[in-house]
Amino acid sequence: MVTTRNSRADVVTAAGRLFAERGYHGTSMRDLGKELGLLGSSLYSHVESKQDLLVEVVEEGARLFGASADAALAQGGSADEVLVRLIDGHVDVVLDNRDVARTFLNEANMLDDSHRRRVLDARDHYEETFRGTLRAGVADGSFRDDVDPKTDAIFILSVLNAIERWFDPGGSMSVAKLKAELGRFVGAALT
Amino acid sequence: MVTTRNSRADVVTAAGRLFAERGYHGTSMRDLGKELGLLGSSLYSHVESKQDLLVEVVEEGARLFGASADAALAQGGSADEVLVRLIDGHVDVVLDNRDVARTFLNEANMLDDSHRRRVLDARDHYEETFRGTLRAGVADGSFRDDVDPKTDAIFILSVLNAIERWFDPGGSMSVAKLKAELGRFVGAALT
DNA sequence: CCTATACAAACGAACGTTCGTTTGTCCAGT
DNA sequence: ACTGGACAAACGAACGTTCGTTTGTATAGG
Repeated sequence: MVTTRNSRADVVTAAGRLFAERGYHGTSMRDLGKELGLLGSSLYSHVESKQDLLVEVVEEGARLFGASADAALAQGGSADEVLVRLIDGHVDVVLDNRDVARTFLNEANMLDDSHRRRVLDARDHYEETFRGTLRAGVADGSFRDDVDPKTDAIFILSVLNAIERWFDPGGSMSVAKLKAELGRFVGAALT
Repeated sequence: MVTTRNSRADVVTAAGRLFAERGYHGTSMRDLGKELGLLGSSLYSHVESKQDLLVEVVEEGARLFGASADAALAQGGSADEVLVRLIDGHVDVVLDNRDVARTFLNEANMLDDSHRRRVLDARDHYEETFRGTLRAGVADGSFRDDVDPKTDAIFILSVLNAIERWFDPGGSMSVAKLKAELGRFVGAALT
């Protein structure tokens, strides 16, 4: 036998893929059904609404990035060690969960107000991890004293969040090389 | 009298605003009509199709960025002078034409294949301006020799393209300050 | 100066299609 | 036997678009 029945997780995964590729409003329930070999209506055996699927995907993204930041902080070490772990962790989250990350980054403002608020709060908390690390590094002298933690956290995250838009995991640049280039660029900017 | 009749340009401008805010697929012709105090059907006095509007907005974006790069190159000067002009010009384009820039950056892949191809080519040509400037700066020693023009052009453009996502023109950071921070960050990364 | 003509802008109704979703039924696996 | 997954049909609403018509305004001819 080649086909299995689908689980709710299968539906959410496929939704992440299509939302990442075509956007939330560019994806219909019938599109999503086709992706799974189902009718659009059959998805309602697994899920309560289309919006529900977006919530699930985006919140998984928030959870993944949050967990990555927590792990980077938990290990301790100097500011630049923590920062490297934050960067590498971010890259891993994006590349290991590309569709979820893309949907998280690009489709979060298609959420209804209450869910969007929660996701933006989580995003701000994640950004604060970067800000705090930059602040610590400036305070202990490992980063230049003209580094502005608030602004530079945004700049660094801008570079990291754009990775999904151009990096090709099957291309000529390896993930290790990507991380090395990021470390060099950000390191040079801060020290 | 308070109301005037609308021109095609008015429709395109409003389309840019809604496409930037809600995305192409998140904007209906009736939404767009309401924005102008019209019925959705009335828009077809000005425009041939919805896709037509997207083409117009996105291609204006491509034109604006292209013109900015041409201007930055035309003045000549050292690599870092050119780069500063490229950065400042990019910021000006984004902030003076926010809706067009946002639509250009986020909705270009909603275009049909032929139009998308042309826009991606223009985008690549714009990026090449940055790559070339970095290459020149490495060659003449004004930038560090571990700078990778291809990768660093992407990094710099990632920072620039993200500006529309967080910068608030009415907020506490002035445009001059934004440009200064960008110059500092990128300058430190490259030298 | 008036008036007929031309034209662009907008209307309102309707087209066929697709949307998200609901319903009832059936079948396969436990 | 029960139950969860899927089907097939259908719902009302909204979609992009077309149509014939009306409105307002500018212009050219008498």
